[in-house]
Amino acid sequence: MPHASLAAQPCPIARTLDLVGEWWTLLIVRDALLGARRFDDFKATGIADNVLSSRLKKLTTAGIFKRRRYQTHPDRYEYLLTDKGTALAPAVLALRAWGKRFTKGADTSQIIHKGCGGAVEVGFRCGQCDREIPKTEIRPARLSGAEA
Amino acid sequence: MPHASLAAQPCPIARTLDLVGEWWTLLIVRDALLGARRFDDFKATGIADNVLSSRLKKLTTAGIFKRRRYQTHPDRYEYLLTDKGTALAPAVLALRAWGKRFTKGADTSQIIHKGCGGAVEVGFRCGQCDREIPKTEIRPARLSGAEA
DNA sequence: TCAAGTGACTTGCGTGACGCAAGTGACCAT
DNA sequence: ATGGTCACTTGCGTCACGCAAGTCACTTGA
Repeated sequence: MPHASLAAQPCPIARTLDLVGEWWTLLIVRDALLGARRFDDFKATGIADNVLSSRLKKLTTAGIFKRRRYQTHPDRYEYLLTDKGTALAPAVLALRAWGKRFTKGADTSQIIHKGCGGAVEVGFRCGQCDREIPKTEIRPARLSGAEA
Repeated sequence: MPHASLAAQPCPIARTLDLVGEWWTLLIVRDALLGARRFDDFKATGIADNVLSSRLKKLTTAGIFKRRRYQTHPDRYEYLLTDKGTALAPAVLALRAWGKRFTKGADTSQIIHKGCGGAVEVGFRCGQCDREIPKTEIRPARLSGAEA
C-alpha cells in the first residue's frame, strides 16, 4: 500500500504535506533556496539518486520546480524554484528557527536579506533593518556559482 | 534499511525534519494545536493505530508531547504539547498559509487569537488587531470539549 | 447476569518506499 | 583510448506503513 493520500483532506496543512511531506522533499526545497540547481547540487545532501530523481519529477509536476535545459548534446536540465516553490520559504524558515532553538548542531542554512545583509527569520522580517522584506529581496547566504 | 537519519546533519532544518518529518507527524502536531489530546482524537485524522502509537511514543521521547494519566483502572493517558511542541506552531501555520494559497479544498485548521478572535497567520501576527501575539495567547478555533 | 461498548493499545500480514550499488549513454579532457 | 562528468535508470533487500484483528480492563444497558 502506498502512503495514504492527504490530497483530499479538508485541511490546507494536509494538502501541503501531500506535496512536500515525503522524506527528503523539504530538504530539496531548502537546497534550492540556498542556490542548488543541478542534480549533483541536490545529491550533495546525501539523498539517493533514484529518490532524488523521483522527487524532482513530482515537484516539477506539482509546479514547485520548473525544469530548464541548460545544455544540448546531451540534453542537461537544471531545476529552478517557481514562485509557488519560493513561497515555501516561510515554512522552511520556521522549521529552521525551531531547529536552531531546540536541536544542537551546526547551521549551514542561513538566508540573508539582499538589502542589508541581515539574517532572514520567520515572517520575512529582517533582523537588522527591522522591516518587512518582499520575497524578491532574499537570497542565499551561501552562493554556489553565478547568481543574480 | 531505515530512513537515513538527518539528526547529524549540520542544518537545523534537517534536524527538525528528523524529529517531525515522518509521514503523519506534523498532522498529529496540528491536531494537538487544534485541541486533540486523546488517542481517539488523533485517530480521527485517518492515521492507522500502530503508526499513531509509534509516533506518539517518538514525539513524547523527543519532548514535543508529554503523557499525562487522566484515569486509573485501567490507566489511560492523554498527550499534551510541551512548550517545545507548541513552538512548532509557526511552521504548521506557514504550511497552512501555503496550502491555502496553492491548493484547493476546505479548511478545518483555523487557529484564533484569544484576545480578539482574529485568525492567526504566520509570524503570530494577528490579522485583526495587527499586533504580535505571544504563544500563550493562541487557542484552537475548533474547541472539542473542556478547554481553558 | 451477561452481552455489548469504549479506549488505548499490540500483533500480524502484505505492499511498496527508500538506501545502496551498479549500469547507461553522450560527451570531454589527457 | 582510457578515464572523468553528469543526469539519470535499474535491481535488490529491508523496513515503514495501511489494514484488520486481537487484547485487556473496565462501564453500560437489557
